[in-house]
Amino acid sequence: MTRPDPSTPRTRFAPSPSGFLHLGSARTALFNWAYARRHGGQLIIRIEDTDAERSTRESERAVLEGLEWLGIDWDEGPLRQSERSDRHLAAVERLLATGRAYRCRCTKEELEQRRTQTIAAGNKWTYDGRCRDLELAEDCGPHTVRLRLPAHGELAWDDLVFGPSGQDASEIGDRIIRRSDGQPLYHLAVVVDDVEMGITHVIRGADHHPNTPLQIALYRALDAEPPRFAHVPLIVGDAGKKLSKRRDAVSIQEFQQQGFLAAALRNWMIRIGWSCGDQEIFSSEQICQSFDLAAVNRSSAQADADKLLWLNQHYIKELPNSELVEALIPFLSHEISQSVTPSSGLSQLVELQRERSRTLVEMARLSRWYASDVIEYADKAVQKQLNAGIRAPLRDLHDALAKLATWSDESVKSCFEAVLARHDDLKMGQLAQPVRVALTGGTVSPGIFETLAVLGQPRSIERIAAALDMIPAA
RNA sequence: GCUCCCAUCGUCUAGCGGUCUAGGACGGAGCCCUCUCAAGGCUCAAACACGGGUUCGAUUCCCGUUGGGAGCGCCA
Repeated sequence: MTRPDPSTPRTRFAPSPSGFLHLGSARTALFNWAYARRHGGQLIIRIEDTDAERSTRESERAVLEGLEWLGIDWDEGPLRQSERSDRHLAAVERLLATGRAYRCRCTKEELEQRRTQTIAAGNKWTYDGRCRDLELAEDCGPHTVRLRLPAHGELAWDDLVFGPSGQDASEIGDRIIRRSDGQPLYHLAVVVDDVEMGITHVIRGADHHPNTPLQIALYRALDAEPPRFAHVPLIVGDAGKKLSKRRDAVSIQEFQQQGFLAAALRNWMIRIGWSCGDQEIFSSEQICQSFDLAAVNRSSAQADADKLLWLNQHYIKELPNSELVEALIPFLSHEISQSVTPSSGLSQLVELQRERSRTLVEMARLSRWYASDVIEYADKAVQKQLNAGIRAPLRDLHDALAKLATWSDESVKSCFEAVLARHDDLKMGQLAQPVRVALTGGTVSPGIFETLAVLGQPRSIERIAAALDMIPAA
């Protein structure tokens, strides 16, 4: 076996394709990607689909699309573990031939019985070695294959995140590496694949930390040099409880549908469990420049949705106009159930809404008055703002606006000033709010002059006229 | 139950024995700006889990307690 060369790291992301790309997995992928990019190495994608019952091509595609959307690119793969079972089985045969593994005839039921007895007695269960020295042959009947572990000896490694780690071999016990149906087991498959793919750095969730001694034993049995391991802290839900798919473990696709930008999600994820001084904002390039496993924390972290919202608005504010328009269009189309196309008005609108929106969904909602002429009037706002007292000034404003030869922030503003001058005691706010309700149906919008300017003269006048008709008689 | 891991503001974190009256960010509160909502500016509240050591000196090192997490499959 070749010794991995850590100077050009090869990392891998090995999702099991059941369901969608999940937040915790995505962050693991991001860490692998960042590490590989930082050190000029490669990232390999390997689909761990050996559990045929739970794996589907559909979720494999969803996982890959999620990675692409996040801007995580890879250098090799996707390879499928299911297509490599001959390699895994060959490794088992090698171990059998060298006596590093042996056949075991203990049945599931027998094992279960002995296990519960041991645990009931307050001891930790490890395989008791009943078949260990029986030297069972191929024709011994239904059997599994177990890895033969030394009775004692440290299975230790220096974790890039957790530091010196390890367990004694006696704590692990001889574990099954091939099922009685002839299929290889996860740990064996992973190790064989990582060896044959030349993986130098295994960066994965901390839930695998306790599995690592077994895998180290497997590397040794296969005469392979173990890679460097880095276990990254888990992301937990509210109250520090395990992230539950049902409750809070939102898939990457869901974040996308909720109107989050990939840049924001990336920035958010990279900062969960990792920091770089006081820096909060990280572009893709900055992630690749500064990511460092040594600075990764050891304690599990809660994902803070408010921070994501803040980051998302930050990136919305920074996105170039054309990209923001493009990003918004699907959300806006969905909002008004009608297809929307780019326009100069939409470009202007987006400039007004970007600092008012934390997500694209929110931006679409705030922009529906522009995209559609079907106004959703808020009853409370109509009642309060469109009252008899405003009829005369509003009529006055309507007429002035109708006569305008040029339509702009400035010309519209001059109309307001003229109306205000003609009506004693009328304040800007008292006029602007009714106009806002007339234009948008509600009390929230960009500045009133900007709103009018973007909407355009015909639509604005039409809406003010409609509002005038809604004012009840005094 | 057993093994292992973790522990700074509500949250993400800085801190790697004295620079800590513990810094930043999100969130919260207040003020300013203001035609609404935002954005922006300024200010404030908010943490070293607890108990023992070690040391001239512990947020930082060690031990214990408590709390939390992970693992203990012929799942991945």
